[in-house]
Amino acid sequence: MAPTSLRDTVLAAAVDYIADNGPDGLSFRQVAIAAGVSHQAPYHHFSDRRGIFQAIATEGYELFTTAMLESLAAEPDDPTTALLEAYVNFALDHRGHFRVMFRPDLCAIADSPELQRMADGSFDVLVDHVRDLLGPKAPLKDIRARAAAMWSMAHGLSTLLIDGPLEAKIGPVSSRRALIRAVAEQSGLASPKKRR
Amino acid sequence: MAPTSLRDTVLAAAVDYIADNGPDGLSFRQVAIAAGVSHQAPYHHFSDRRGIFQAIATEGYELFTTAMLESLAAEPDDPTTALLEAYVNFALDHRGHFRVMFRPDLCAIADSPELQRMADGSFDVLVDHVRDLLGPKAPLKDIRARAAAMWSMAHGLSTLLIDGPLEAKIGPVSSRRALIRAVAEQSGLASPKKRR
DNA sequence: CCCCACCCTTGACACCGTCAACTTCTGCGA
DNA sequence: TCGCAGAAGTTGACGGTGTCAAGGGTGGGG
Repeated sequence: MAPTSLRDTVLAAAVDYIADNGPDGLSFRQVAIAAGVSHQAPYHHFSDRRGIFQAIATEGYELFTTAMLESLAAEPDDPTTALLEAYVNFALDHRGHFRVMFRPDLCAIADSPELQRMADGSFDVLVDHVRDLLGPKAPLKDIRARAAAMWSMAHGLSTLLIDGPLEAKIGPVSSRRALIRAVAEQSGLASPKKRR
Repeated sequence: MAPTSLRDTVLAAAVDYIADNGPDGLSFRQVAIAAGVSHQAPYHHFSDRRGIFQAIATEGYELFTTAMLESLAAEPDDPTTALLEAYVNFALDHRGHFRVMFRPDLCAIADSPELQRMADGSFDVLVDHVRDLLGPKAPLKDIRARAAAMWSMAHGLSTLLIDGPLEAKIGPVSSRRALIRAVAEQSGLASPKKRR
């Protein structure tokens, strides 16, 4: 109905497929005929298979950055937990994008300057927050370690939830929000402001 | 030289390939002819492509469990950090196995009882440690959250290091050991015994 | 009217996973 | 010793996939 270009149609179909089935089975041809065009039509919009993944990742990082920024604005009391929650929520609600964004073999971030810029932007949100939290004169070493810790926690929780093993072992997660908050509490990452 | 069976040859070749190039480009036929046999020979040892991945994952979980247990025995003073380090070290030193173990779409853990059992065994090492750490009468909720936090941290750090983005953003990691310890310190996960 | 740029189609090629049938080897009971 | 069953490996074929090459049709500017 909407005057979506073939490019947008293909992209949306690919994201949907990846969210359900993972990126690996994605078939260029299948997506094309699903969009009602010949198997070669998408090649006019993407250089090759990798081009589709790069486009998805670029779109993903854009959504990702705004989601994190919004979470910081919405919950200034405990920004660390807010960021953590935004990260996991994005991963679970945009699996199609997330699954591609962190697969360098698929999207070859270094090959696309635009994609590289988008990815850097997302990461800067995290580092800026850590710098803010530890104060301007904190040693760089601590900032890097803290950023790595937060990123690892958020990324690990996201991937373990998406791929399933965490819920399989630890039992069904009734409330995503409660789990994230409990994890932030059990690790020492929750921001001190809110500590009781 | 060694009297390795075709099965072992194929498995080793596949693990090597995956460590370098990721699991997705792995070609059944290529591995076969690299082993000097016809493209159909491996089918006598693995039901299909997924069978190879299941075998790799099973082997991986076995190595993984013993690595974690050994780390606990070697460093009883700070078992949490020891476990974290063992996790990350295993991931980086056995990328071929690690990349497959946490890809349910590849190895379909639920379809292989043996694999399922191995995976459960690995996870039990973690949960037993947390139960030990928090004491026998800690609420189940806390145990679950703590285990999820530790697992997420270790898994996130591992995947971010393997896939590259962490080092790309945070600078080259001179000492893996130092990074892991700094991260454990910055989060609150390091065991209290060693806290100064 | 012609021409060209753009979007798309058709056709071909090599490679892949897998099914099926064939050959070769090996061990073992009669 | 013979015979044979089963495992191990080979060859051939089929449909599906990514990608290269060439062709078609269409609309707008000279």
